[in-house]
Amino acid sequence: MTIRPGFSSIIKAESQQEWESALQEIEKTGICGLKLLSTGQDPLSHEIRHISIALPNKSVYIADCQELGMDILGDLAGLLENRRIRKVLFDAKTALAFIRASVNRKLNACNIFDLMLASQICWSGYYYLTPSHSPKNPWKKSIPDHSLAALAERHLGIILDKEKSDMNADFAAANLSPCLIECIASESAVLLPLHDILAELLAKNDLQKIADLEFRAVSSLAEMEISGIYLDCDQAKRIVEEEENEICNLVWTVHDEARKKGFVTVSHDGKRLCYYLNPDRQEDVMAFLKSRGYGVTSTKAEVLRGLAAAGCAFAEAVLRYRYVSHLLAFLNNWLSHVHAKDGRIHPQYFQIPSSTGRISSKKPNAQQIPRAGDDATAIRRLFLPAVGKRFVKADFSAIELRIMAFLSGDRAMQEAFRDGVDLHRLTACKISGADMNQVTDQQRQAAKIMNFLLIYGGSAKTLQWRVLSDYGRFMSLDEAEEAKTRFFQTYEGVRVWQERQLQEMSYTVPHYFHNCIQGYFFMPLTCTRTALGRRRVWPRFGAGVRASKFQMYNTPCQGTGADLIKLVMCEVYDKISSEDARIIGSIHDEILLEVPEERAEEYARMLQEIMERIGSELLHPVPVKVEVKVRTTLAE
DNA sequence: GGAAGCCGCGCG
DNA sequence: ACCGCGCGGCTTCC
Repeated sequence: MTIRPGFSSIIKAESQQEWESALQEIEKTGICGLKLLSTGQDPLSHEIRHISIALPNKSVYIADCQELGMDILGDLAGLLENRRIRKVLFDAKTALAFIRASVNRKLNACNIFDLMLASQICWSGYYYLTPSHSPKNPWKKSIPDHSLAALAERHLGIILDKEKSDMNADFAAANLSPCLIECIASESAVLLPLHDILAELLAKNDLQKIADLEFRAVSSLAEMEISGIYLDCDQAKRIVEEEENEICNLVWTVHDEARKKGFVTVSHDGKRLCYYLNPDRQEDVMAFLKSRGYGVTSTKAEVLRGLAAAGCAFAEAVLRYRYVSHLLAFLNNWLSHVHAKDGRIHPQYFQIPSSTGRISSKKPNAQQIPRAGDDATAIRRLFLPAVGKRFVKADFSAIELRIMAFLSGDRAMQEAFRDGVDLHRLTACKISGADMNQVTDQQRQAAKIMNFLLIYGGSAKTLQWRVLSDYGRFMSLDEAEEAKTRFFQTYEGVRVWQERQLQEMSYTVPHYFHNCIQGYFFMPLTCTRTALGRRRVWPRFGAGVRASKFQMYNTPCQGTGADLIKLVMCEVYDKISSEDARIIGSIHDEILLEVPEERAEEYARMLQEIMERIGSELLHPVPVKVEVKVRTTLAE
């Protein structure tokens, strides 16, 4: 037994009895801090080795799973599912994934408090300005550190020994060294004090609802990571080969094209002499285009598309090169992440790194599977459900517009949705003055762009540019201005809402923070809120740095969308997810399930019902519609 | 040789 | 003067 600040005693549970008395004590106190030590990072191939439990009386229990037998993992699962006991963790998603993998069944975890998520929620959007050494942008935004060590230091003034607590340390070693034990105990001991502070902070900022939502959503994110998704690797490799061929040819085409026109690509950067035009290098591409008399200042796709339309074969080849090389990179990235255990790919999901509240994904990014183009369809066909399973895909239809209708309370929009009117068509008809059923496809396309652009503060100029680059249709600036004016006449409520958001930009609300020196304190900050009360704040440094009006328009919409999909994920996890029906993807406004073939239609209906009900509740009185499909690949 | 900035891309 | 994300490639700086 060692005495240290932070914890009063370390108790090594060495017998079943001691472990059980620990469980009984938790039952009495109703709250505990929980920390797992595993043999590695990956829930699929590594396992939990030690369990550390902190109690309010500052004692820390440490149990060795190998010593006490794997049964205690079952007890652990039971603890997580016990609604009377609050479990305080740091990075609950990883812990849940490990526990789920080790007991090999679905967990109905509840009453979880994740310190990492709590901290991220409280600081959402906040950033510091740090000097950067770039001359162009002298200040760099950096977001607060939400690691456990950072939280302990910020709120408690306790410096945790980072080196030793690093997860990479050989926890697999049979026995923990006394020094390591102490280190683990210190880490566990900060959990409960941090809980008290962050829970209070959530309350002060009226963020409890959001926190509860996020804590509940952890289970479904863990499930998505564990489930992963299957990719037909053999077929994927064949496509990679084909595309590598095409890339080679394209590079030659591009280069020949340039040669033929007399362009000698020799870039002298001091060290290197380059004889080939490198299509990956904007400088080369730009130089060639300039030499051909195209006065371009960027090599963006939209610019190149313009040139290609005017008959520039070179621009076309560069575009094709970029498209193919992107797809190639995509496939290679996914292929490099195939897991040896199950042959599936397990993207990582992050719950709130984004300031609006959206989920993001990495390694590989499951939220940017190619969609546009024929080759993209071929790639989507590589994603397959397991044998005997089907994909159920459901996506919210026109959700951003519905959210805007809800937030702004705009009458025309709300009525249109209530009556089931196609909003793009309605906009087209209001702009052109045509009758609802006379609207041409072209008009509807332009209206679609308007709907998405103008609600986020887009200008007539960008409207003109987008119509041109997306549909190759020229629209005069006057025409675009006129359309914009009519748009805001039609949706007066949206205009008023935008004005209010603009004013909010200069108003401030008190937002609470905490640190170990000042205790609780507030700062007056710019702040937006979503339908569920999620906040994004902007710090105010002197005069210059503030939210942009675009962010003020966009954040409540995107954030409400995030609230909605997370509400859905929670309910889907509770009501649908089972051993063989799983949620395997969540792409902003879309949910992807993998379910047994014979019950696919049934699950599809359940999913649709859940999404429409929860959506319509959140956005009341705006109804929410969901399109749901049963598929044998990811392609449409 | 690695970190960081920038551009361009594509998902929503 | 359109928001959010991550990624790959190139360049520059240390």
